Amino acid sequence: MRIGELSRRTRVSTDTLRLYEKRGLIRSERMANGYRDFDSETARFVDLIRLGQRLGFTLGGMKEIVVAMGGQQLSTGETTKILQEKFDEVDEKIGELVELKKVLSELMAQACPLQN
Amino acid sequence: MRIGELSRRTRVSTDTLRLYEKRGLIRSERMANGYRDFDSETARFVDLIRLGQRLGFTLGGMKEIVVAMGGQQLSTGETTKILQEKFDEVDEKIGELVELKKVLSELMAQACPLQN
DNA sequence: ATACACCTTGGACCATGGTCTAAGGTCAAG
DNA sequence: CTTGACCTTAGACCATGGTCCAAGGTGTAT
Repeated sequence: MRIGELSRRTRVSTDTLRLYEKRGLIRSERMANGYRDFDSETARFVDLIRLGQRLGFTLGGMKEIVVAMGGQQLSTGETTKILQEKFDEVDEKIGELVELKKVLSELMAQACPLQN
Repeated sequence: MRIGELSRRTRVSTDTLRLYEKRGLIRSERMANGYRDFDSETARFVDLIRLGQRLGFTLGGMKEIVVAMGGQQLSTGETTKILQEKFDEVDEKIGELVELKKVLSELMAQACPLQN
C-alpha cells in the first residue's frame, strides 16, 4: 500500500510515517515509479508505536521492539531478550501508574479533606 | 530550603527546578538575599511531576495536577473536577499498558512460534 | 581578605518528535 | 493535453524539556 493509505489507516501523517522510516521503525519497498510500498502489517506496527509513545516510550525504545518483532538481523535469543525487557518495562510502568493513583488520592484527601 | 537542597532531595538539577518554577509547576518565596526558599512539601510535588513524566504526561498536564493540589486560584469544584480527569487518564493509561502487553505477547508468539 | 560553595539572571545550545514548504515527478479521468 | 490527487526529496521551522555557560552577588571559614 502507498503512504497515503497507510496514513489514513493509522491516522498518522505521511510526514510522520516518513520520519519513522528514516529512523528505522518501519520499512517499505519501492514501486517502479519510486513510490513507497508498505506491507499491510506495517499498520499494526504503527499502531503499536503510537500506543507506546502515549505511555512514555521514546521512538528509540519502540524501535527496539518493532525491530525485534521484524526479527531480521537479530538472533532469536536477542529478540526474546529485548522483548522480555520491554515486557518488564511495561509491568514497571503499570506499577508506577498504580503508585501515581495512590499519590494522587493521598494528596487529594489532604488538599480537600471535606470532599473526602 | 534553598534550591540546592531541593535538587539533592529530588535528584533533579537546579536548572530543571528553575524551569519548573518558570512554567508555574512549583513556587518559592525569596530570602532577604534573593535566594529561592522552597517549602519542604515542594519535594513531593517534584517527585510527582517526575513520576507523571515517565508515564507520558507532559509538564503542562502535570501542572494542572499540581496547581489543583496547591489549590490557590481554583474553586474546590474545579479542583476536584481536574483531579478526577487526571485520575481517569491514569486509569486509561493502565488499560493501554495492559493492551500493549497483550499486543506485545501476540506479536511475540507470532514472530517466534517455536519459543512459545 | 581570599577561597570556596552556593546562589542569581539571561541567553545559547541541544535532542526529540513532528509539521510545513518548495520544487518537482506520476498517473488516471475528462 | 490538462487537471487533480497522489507521490518524491531536502530543508526550514516549531514546541517541549532540558542543559550549559557567562558574569556576577552571597556567605562562611581560614
